[in-house]
Amino acid sequence: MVKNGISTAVIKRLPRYYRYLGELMEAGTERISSNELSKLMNVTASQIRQDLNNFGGFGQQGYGYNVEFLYNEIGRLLGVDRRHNIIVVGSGHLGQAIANYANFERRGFIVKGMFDRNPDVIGKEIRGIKVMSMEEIEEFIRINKIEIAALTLPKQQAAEIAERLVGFGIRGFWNFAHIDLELPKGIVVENVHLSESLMRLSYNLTTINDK
Amino acid sequence: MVKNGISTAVIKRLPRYYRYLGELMEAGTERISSNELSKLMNVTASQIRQDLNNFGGFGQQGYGYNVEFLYNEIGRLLGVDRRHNIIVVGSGHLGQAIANYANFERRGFIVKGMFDRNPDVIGKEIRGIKVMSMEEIEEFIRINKIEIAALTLPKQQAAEIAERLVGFGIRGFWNFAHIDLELPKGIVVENVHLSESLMRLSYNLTTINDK
DNA sequence: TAGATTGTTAATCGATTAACAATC
DNA sequence: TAGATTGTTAATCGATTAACAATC
Repeated sequence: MVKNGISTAVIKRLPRYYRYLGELMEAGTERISSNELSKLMNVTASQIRQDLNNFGGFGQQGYGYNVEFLYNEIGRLLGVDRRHNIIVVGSGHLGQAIANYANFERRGFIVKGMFDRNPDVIGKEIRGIKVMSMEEIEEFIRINKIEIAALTLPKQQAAEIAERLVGFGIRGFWNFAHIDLELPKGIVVENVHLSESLMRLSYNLTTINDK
Repeated sequence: MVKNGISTAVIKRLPRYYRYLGELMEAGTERISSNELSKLMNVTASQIRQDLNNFGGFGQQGYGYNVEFLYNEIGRLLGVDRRHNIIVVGSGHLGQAIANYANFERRGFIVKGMFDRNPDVIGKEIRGIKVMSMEEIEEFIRINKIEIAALTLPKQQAAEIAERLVGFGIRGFWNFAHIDLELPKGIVVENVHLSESLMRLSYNLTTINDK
């Protein structure tokens, strides 16, 4: 893999740039300077220019950045110009919420199927997406060219199932289970640990309180 | 406020320490050295000692750290020894998923009420929690001593409603809307931007691909 | 051409790691 | 007391900010 030296700090900021540029585009703004954007986003203009120049010179001296061009370039970097087929593994409330969130589709993230081990939910349909049994998962991944698995299941099951899914060809995990997945090199894991997020909020509330 | 110089990098790691210590405790481990913990968690022992010493000397030379003691101390720092009353504002699928996630309660985060502007969901009950109309929110916050609002509503509404909620006394926001809330100093915002998380996953899949 | 603003190098700041004296 | 391991200072590394020459 290239893993071309781009720091995670930069990558973390990319989606936010993308969001602001999208909004600027909707507002009809044609061009923007790093200075204007910096005021909008509450970061330094220097950081914006440094960040963008990790990927190439997207701007033009004396002019700034073309909003639509930059939006599309960042979109390409983020892979939202491609289609990503997703399965949701664990069809409880959180899994269903994700399947229901149609907005992801606009960015090319398509939930193709859902899975659960609980017979009570198997057969159910969420926004036209069927919940299937875990036995059907291997074939489904192959036939539907699934790339990403959203893991919305109890942490007790997450590790074992993730390993099996790697065997079935899944290369990206959107992990909502409260566990650090240990998977082979080359497998990408993006964690969403809601309980940790809530604790950080609580920490900040607590310390601000101790004014 | 004190905002006592503890860097956000350290605070981000606290919940993870807490999780590992909880697991060690469940496994019956009584004490652990920074070196053992570092292997478990895949960080340096140096970092663990530095992090913990931001808050005081929790260990003992020659012995290491008492697992239960450290667990409780970090828990206290994170505010999970206290009760936090929460309302969920926006009772769509994501809001319902959060209300349904009983695990938060074990950490003292209690969802007391849910709100929505859509008459179709008002009156519904999620795990015994009633969905109320937006008109009832001010009084509810006061009577139930609500501290945190989870914002699980469309971004178009989030900014305006957050501002109103600040007026009603909410000091912490768990923000799931894709927007950067601009709120007065002293108000704590913890963002969960799922679409940004998904894009980072996609970015990493894309670049690893370009091997 | 003059003005604006980038791309990029250099300086600063902060966070991580290493080292070791203190101490249980 | 000897061994282990912390707490903490010092060294290194990386990320952010500042400055400015290049260039549109």
